[in-house]
Amino acid sequence: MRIGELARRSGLSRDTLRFYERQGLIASRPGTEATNSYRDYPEEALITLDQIADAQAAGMSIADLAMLMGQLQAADPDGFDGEAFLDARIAEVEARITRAERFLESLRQARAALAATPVLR
Amino acid sequence: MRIGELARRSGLSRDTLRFYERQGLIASRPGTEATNSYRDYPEEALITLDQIADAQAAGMSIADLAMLMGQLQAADPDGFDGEAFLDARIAEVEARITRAERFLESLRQARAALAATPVLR
DNA sequence: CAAAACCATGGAGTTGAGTCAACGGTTTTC
DNA sequence: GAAAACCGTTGACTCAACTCCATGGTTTTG
Repeated sequence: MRIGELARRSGLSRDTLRFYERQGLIASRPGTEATNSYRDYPEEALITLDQIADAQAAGMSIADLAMLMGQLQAADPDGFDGEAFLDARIAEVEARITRAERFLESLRQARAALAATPVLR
Repeated sequence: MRIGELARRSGLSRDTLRFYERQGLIASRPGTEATNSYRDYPEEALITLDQIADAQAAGMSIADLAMLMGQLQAADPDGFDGEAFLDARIAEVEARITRAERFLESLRQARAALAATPVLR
């Protein structure tokens, strides 16, 4: 599909998609018509984009994501310690979720307190 | 306590603390000695700072936090709908945690796959 | 008592993650 | 067959959240 369709279906802007592509998070091919320079994005890009949103919600930076997507499935070419990298990310995400849940709890308490307060004193 | 001690005990830089204070997230008083302009931070600032970290892990912006801390406990002065604001934040944080947990799960699977792979094919 | 360590203020600079504008070309649609 | 809608490329711009630097004072410490 072309970038406009991917934008519509993913809910992201064309600029954001191009930005992600420059960062190596999604990929495209040259497209069939030889007359133009339009690129073709595969259907799976939608899945990838959803995973990117998950990762960002977990606090991952785009640089980390690119590292994960590039280095990790690339059969571990050089002396890159994928296990250590993954272990570190996992610990980070766990800590972040714990903190977020603690915050959610206090939000809920604030909400309950507000609901219990009569409108005028 | 003075800003240096707060920095040491919170693990944040003095600059960050001053930045948070400008944004209205923490407060200080003029301090007792009249000869200098050093400010005095209360013990509770440490708790507040920890809550700020929780909130940030949950994806809250500093502007939202300032809104929460200012508007919400300020007895709802004008026509600000605290309940709607809180409900919106709660929904956002819930969604974020769900996404983060999904990502954590795929990280764990990647980790398991790596562990199961013998070093040389 | 002098050097080292600390403090406040102001303003500039940085980084990550996009976003916008302008250009010239290509398809689609009325 | 034009106008409208789309595309790629480049480069500048924005915004949030810090971070750094310079200046000029104040405490603490050896």
